[in-house]
Amino acid sequence: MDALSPSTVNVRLSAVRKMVFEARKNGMIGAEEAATLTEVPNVPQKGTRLGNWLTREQAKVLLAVPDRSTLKGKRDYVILAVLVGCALRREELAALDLDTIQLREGRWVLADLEGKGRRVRTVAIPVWVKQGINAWMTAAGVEDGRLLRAVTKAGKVKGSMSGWAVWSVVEQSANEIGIERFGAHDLRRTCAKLCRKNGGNIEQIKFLLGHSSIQTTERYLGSEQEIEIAVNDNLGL
DNA sequence: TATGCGCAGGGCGACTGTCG
DNA sequence: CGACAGTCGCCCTGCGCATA
Repeated sequence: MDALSPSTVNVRLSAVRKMVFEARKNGMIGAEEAATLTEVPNVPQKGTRLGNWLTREQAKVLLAVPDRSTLKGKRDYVILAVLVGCALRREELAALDLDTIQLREGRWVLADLEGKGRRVRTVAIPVWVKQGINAWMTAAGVEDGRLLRAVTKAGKVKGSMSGWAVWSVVEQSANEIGIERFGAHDLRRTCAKLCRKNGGNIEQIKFLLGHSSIQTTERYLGSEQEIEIAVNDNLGL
């Protein structure tokens, strides 16, 4: 029982509190009893681990893993490129519809992505990422609907891919270059880190990631920094 | 039979909102 | 501004299904 992490224990405590609160609101239990039941404090979370991310060189190596002469390789490259270039979440990428890819002010963007907490954002697509997308779409004959599709061993293109499959592609590609336990979210973190390292404005990085608070972005990146430049144009990839 | 993927479920880290 | 309670969704496993 005590093998569970503080995070899990706290989630459950939180659920109990809410249930007790409802019970008391509906007069099923008294105020005193409710107070007794909810006075158990959360388990303190000791130090947050920062997660994993790649250096620019590692990211380059990772992007070179898919064999882009094959159909599956073209798709896998799109997955890696969009994750590291646009910092999408796994599920956002899996669900990405071609309608989302739009031309705004003369450049390609992912328009009105709906992310965590229903927050809507628009993300610019770096040129090299768009090229990868074009190559995949042409080769696979994808013209509408989902951008990403399952590819059979025989090279046939199927309906769609789940977030799970996206994760699987990232995990396997990372494995090929000797990086263990590396998931889709780590590529999002990689993008943020590279943006900042190359002089990205933290306010812009906030928009890129779809954070509601600049504080979150700062925590994410370590510290504050004030510079200009167009963030994810400058990954140096 | 092997491959490639979907799907559900549970643990838990990442993120948000709020309060002192 | 730091700390904490609460929510969201990532990670991972096990299993089922279709196809080659």
